[in-house]
Amino acid sequence: MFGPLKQYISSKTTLTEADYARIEAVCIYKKLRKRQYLLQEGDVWKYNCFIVKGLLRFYNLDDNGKENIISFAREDGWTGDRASLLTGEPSKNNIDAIEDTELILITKNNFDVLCREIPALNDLVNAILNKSFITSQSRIHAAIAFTAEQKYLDFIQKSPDLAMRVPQAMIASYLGITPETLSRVRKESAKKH
Amino acid sequence: MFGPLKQYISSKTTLTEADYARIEAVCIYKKLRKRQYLLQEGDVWKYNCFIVKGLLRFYNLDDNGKENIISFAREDGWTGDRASLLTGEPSKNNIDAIEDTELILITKNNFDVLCREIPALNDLVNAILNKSFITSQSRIHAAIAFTAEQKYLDFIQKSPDLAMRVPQAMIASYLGITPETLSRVRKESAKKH
DNA sequence: CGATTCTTTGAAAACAGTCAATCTGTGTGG
DNA sequence: CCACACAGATTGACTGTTTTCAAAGAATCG
Repeated sequence: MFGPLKQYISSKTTLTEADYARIEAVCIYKKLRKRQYLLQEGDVWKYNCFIVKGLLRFYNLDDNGKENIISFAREDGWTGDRASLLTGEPSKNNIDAIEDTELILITKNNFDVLCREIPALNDLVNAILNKSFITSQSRIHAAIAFTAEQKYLDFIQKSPDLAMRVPQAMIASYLGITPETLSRVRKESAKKH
Repeated sequence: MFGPLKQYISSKTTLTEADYARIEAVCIYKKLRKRQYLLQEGDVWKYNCFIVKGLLRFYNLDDNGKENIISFAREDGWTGDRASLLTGEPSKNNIDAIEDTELILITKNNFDVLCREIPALNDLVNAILNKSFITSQSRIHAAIAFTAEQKYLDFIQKSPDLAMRVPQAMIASYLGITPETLSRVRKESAKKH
């Protein structure tokens, strides 16, 4: 089960076998069935989470019960609630599995120790965070500048794989439009090609 | 001129005087007049930028020349184009001064060396990046989940200082609505209180 | 299959955008 | 110091997009 994470890390940096052993020693394996929660509003999030296989969504619920999907995460990606992790406060968000999912959890404490012991791992984590930030800036741009159709076209261009795997209603939520609007937008843009 | 940065750092972590001297040695001071560019589309961004005094906006232009403001940055904050910094590609964004501004630039290369020499500085930078990411997630949430009025109320609640200093048309751009809509929203919400 | 969930469609209403005109405040040059 | 110009903000009428609500049509899963 550690294989995929090892492979992921080795594709980004070079560690010794001893380093890998240290990491493997603190890994917690977990399987989620479709629809199962990884994090529920009110829980405190304490992990770094690597996805071996599957697909998750990170979202919150507003007062009317509407789901607002902030991000998706799939195999070779990471997820978690950084706000709750940082502050130790209960999370205002939810994470659940869109598909059956396998993941590796490492507690914050263990992870911090690893990062101190293995500088290359620390650098890798910072690079990932940096990229996540850049991605989220581009998402902000799309959200404030694009029409419904532009948002959808931008999404399928940037994430064609997700466009295939994620139910439409969830894509709509991610884009900040209603499922009905997304359905109509798809119909229109199909007509054009 | 180094004072404000030193004070900022010392409020977040503890460094030796030698560390501060090392940092000061690579600082580049710069003043911008209102409306002056710090970064223009097409330039490659190579710095970390600390704002001593003033206010800047980070934005891009779409095909119709419409400005989309991704973020503001004020004294004791940081700005720059992380995408261009990471890839070395020309920036697709602009940064300019909303008020007369004083700032400190440190080139990426110098900054990377400092971070390697001063672990506490490296940790500080990661903490800042982490917080920026959390902030941008909350901005995504507002952008996809809120109405024009909710966006405005959320903004004045989270950034009352910016609400005072930033021209309304720029706030509108930041919120992803038109200046006219913002004006009407303000009128309505004034009526309610 | 049958039940449930997801998607599509239609019609009406709400919301935000556009365009043009007016108003306000600020700063500048005569 | 005044008059004027200019940029920013407001207002009104209109248009267009997106949402809402309700219903019907696919698709999926046990």
